[in-house]
Formats: sequence, structure tokens, C-alpha cells
Amino acid sequence: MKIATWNINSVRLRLDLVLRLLSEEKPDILCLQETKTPDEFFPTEAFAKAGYKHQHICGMKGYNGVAILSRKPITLPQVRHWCEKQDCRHIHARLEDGTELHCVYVPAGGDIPDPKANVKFAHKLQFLDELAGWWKMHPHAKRRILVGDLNVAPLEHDVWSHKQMLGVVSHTPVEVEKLAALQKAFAGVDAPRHFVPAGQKLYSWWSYRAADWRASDRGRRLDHIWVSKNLAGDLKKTRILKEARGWTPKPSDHVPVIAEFG
DNA sequence: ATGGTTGTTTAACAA
Repeated sequence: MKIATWNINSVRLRLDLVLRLLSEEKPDILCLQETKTPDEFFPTEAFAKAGYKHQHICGMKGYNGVAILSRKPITLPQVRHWCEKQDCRHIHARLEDGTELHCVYVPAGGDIPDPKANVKFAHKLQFLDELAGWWKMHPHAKRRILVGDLNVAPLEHDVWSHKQMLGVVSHTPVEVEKLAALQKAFAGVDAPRHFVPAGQKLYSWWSYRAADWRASDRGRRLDHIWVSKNLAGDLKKTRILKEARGWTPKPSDHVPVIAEFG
């Protein structure tokens, strides 16, 4: 089984890129974030034609939006709401083998890393808290996978400069701590780091603002795949498709993250 | 220290 996740930053604008990923990588499942479209405009037909007939989507006008595309049937599609908003950031479904798959888009959190001065940062922290609380309170499936743009780069080498990023939203200690609490509540293994040592740089996102993203290489690992411990032994490999950042002059600022199970 | 880009609801936002 092969599963991919990608923050696509407008699925309609980059439909060709998604189709390219599906045709080149042929994942069994693709999870998308930042689809940025209401469901009536989601390119359902194009993905069905590409072999992904089974879809669970949750979109809205302009912002956010998540989707699960699958070659095989999925059941129990659910939408979760957090922080008393209905902003299309979390969906989940069951795969045929009973695995519960979550597709999550954590709020970015704005620029100022202070919840009192910045309501967007407060929202991000509360979102992480509520999600962690949910996994603590509710019984959950034995086999679990959580993927998505979690908008936090947790490890020192998940950013280009730990020292220079400590005060930058996505790598502040309070976010890293809350993401760790969420990961603990979910009881998940960080799949890419299962293979890549913590001392090695690993990024899934490069800013649009760099004059030359490849040359400056100031990346962050914001996109994640977590798997329950009973699935970690089945992990065969993971990949972060850096090349997708260069597939087109107008790419997403995020690249796909892929996990393969044996 | 600052500013740099992109997408959508083409005017501000959000990222």
C-alpha cells in the first residue's frame, strides 16, 4: 500500500500536477490539503477517470479544504470541526483493512508567535490542543494513519536553521510541544523519520518568497505522515518528492510526502 | 533589519 499527502494550494489551479503525481507514483491513496474550492467545483470526474473513484472531500470557498482520493472503497467518511469553526481542516475514513485514515490541515498561525497578540496563533494552539484532547478521550481504531500539513516543523533539522527559526511561527517551542502532545495522544510514529536520522535535514516546504528556492534551500518539514505503532513495522520506505517543487514554474510551495507499506 | 511571493472572494486577506 502506498499513501501520499500533498498541500496543493488550489486543486483547480494545479489539477494537472495532481494528475501527474497520480500517474507517475500511482499511490493507492492521495490526501490533499488547501484544495481551496467548494465541493461543487472539486474536479471529481478528472480524479475518477484517473482511477480514484472513491473520494471523501470537504471544501469551502477560497480557503482550506481537504480531500481523500482512493482507488479502493473507503467507508465511514467523517468531517471533524474544531475551535467552533466549520473550516474544512480535518476529515477521516476507513480503508478496507480497517485502518482509520485522517487528513488534517492545521492552521498556519499568522506571523506573530503570541496567542494574546495574534488570534491566528491562538487558533493554531487551540486546534492542536483540541485534536490531542479528542484522541485522549475517544476510543480509536487499532490501525491509524494521520497525514497532512501540520504547519509545524518539530525537529531541529526539520528547518534550515533551528537557531534562526526558534521565534518563527512553525518552529516555536510552544508549537513543537503541542505537536508532540498531539503525536503522543495519537500514539503515532513519524514515518519519514523512521528512515531518516534526526541529524539529517528534511524539508517538505520552501517559501515562494525566495528568489531561488533551490539555491537558498531554506525549507521546513511541515507535512507529515504518522502511523500507529502496529503499522510501523510494515513501513517499507518513505519519500519526500522535492522534484515536484520544480515540475512547473507555478508549483505548490509544498511537495508530496509518500509512505509505502509492505 | 527588512522584504521577499502566491492564491482567492480583484481587495484584502491568508499563507
